[in-house]
Amino acid sequence: MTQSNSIRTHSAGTLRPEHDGATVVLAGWVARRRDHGGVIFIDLRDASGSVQTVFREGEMAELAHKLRNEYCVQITGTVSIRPEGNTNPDLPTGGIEVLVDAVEVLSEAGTLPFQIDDHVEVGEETRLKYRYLDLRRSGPAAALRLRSAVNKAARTVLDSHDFVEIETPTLTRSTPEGARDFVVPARLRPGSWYALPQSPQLFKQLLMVAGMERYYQIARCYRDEDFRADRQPEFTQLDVEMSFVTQDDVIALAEDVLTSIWDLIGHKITTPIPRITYREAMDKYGSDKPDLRFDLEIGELTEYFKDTPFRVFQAPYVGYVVQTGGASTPRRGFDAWQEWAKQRGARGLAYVTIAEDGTLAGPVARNLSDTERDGLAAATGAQPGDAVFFAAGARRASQELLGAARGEIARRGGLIDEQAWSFVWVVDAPLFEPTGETDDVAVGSGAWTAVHHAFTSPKPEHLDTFDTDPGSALAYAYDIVCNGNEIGGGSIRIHRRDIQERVFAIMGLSQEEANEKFGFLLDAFSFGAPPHGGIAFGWDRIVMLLSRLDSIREVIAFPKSGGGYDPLTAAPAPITAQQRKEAGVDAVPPKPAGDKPAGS
RNA sequence: GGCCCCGUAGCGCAGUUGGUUAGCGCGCCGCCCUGUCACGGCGGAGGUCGCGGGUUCAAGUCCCGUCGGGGUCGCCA
Repeated sequence: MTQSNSIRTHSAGTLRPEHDGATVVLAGWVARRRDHGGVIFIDLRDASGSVQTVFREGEMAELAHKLRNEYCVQITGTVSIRPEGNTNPDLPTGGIEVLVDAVEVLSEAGTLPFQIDDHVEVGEETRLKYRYLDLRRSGPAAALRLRSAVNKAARTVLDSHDFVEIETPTLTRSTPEGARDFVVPARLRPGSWYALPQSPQLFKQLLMVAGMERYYQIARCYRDEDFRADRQPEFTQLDVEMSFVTQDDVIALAEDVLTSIWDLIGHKITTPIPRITYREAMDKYGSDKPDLRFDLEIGELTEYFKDTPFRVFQAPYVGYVVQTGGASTPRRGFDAWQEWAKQRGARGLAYVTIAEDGTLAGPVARNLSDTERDGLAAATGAQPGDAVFFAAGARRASQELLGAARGEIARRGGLIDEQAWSFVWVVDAPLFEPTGETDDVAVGSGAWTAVHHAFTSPKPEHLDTFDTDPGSALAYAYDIVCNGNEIGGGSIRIHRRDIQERVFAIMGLSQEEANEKFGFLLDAFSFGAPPHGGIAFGWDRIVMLLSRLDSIREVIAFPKSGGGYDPLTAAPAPITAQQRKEAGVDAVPPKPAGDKPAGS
């Protein structure tokens, strides 16, 4: 890349032997200084890479001697093929060097809080406090550049499908997806508050009513919940919505987007991406976002143990997972498994070992009937030398425990191919789940909540029955899962007012409440709303996966640390009394007549 | 909110059953060095051991509390 502005003529990392003899002006940072007295090498780094510059004896050497790491400098010199034997094949610019004629310090640098060096490990707290220095390092910088490329790839695909990129408000009434809202005081209406959107869900549906037909947005979303490595209080979704489409249409579009994104790192996604039902995912993998990089499955033995004398297995569900070679685990290893299970809220993790001669051992084995013992290996497919883990109790909770055990077994056993990319769609999730714990199957009338969100349509075959039998209704929804991470999810939406009202009713939302919170949506649905559906991708997670990193903080320019704290700006911070007053933070809202107690 | 791990020099870390002057690497500062490329050599500076309390003749080390960070479960798509 040749540049024509006056500060520099070339980018440092682009110089090659064919530039031999060229006079160049470079600008960048002092990456490293190798001072030999009479000759001094300075590695000059800019966004394109770095190049070795050479300062020879006399005035030039004296100048170079004073340069320090991360000084921002402009260098004028001549590109020269390196002397015989001095090339560095490890560097893209290793065939040449720049013989310096003039140097100007554009900006000095004090002693750095940490070294800008890919070989030096720095703690995350320090890195984030000086994120602008951290980003001078090649790894962190590459993550942000990849993110930019991912944005561009998605835009290109969506543009080619006639999508319209539309921005939606970030000061809004919240679109509840179940998380806590961030709220913003409204100065002009003291006592009233905006909420930052948890997602643009309702706006994109309104855009469908508006006839835009195909909308997308790289949208910032805000959720005031606790942190995880893959969660931040503000995060980004690629948000997509389409009119006059079926689930297959949305999935096909989504696969187009994913394919072009993974292309960026040289991986070809095989399409169509396989689909499994939610039920199958839970039954076989104990997770609604199964990691299919390894084949290990869990299995069910409820029927097998239906007459068991073992009290623990007299349960609505009994399942198992086999650990190949697990029988040799020492006793304290199994004790550790118990601790592991307890940490996940289970009472424990029952197990049986199968000795080389086929006899069963372990605390559980004694409690089984003879027939149960005899048939167990056949029923589970376990071989001599294996261990079988069991979970018994409520179906979903037990399956989730087994699913977690499945993952743990795979990790410990090295069954996971870290280079692999495994994609799967999980479809046909339940529309509702009981609001109480997932622990007990028995649920009275009333308390149901949407698994996906309140605007997800029931599958066509459940349209008539979803309110009489909420527990068995399936959602017209789909999640895309990559290596055990949910990286996107969407649904065909409700576009009819009457159905939306029935769904609200199941969730215990009265007509008045529905009108108060979502009246604008219900109104919109009464003016010829088209059938529509869409999907939202977890953009941070996707870039994290593509970068092979293990935290989304790594792919966010200025992420928050724990507790929502920004180590760089030290936000959040107190505000002045004057600001409080103006913002109306402390305003007491007038009590509306007939107000219900807060909460729910 | 529960549980686990961490906090020692600018950065990354070590520090024994509690025991003399708290170490190592990198960085930093000075000097030397004409072919290095994570250059090298010599010398030097740099520490409220997160904070508060307690036990003890003696605490970086043990106990209690607290703050900060990371992970995980709850929560959250």
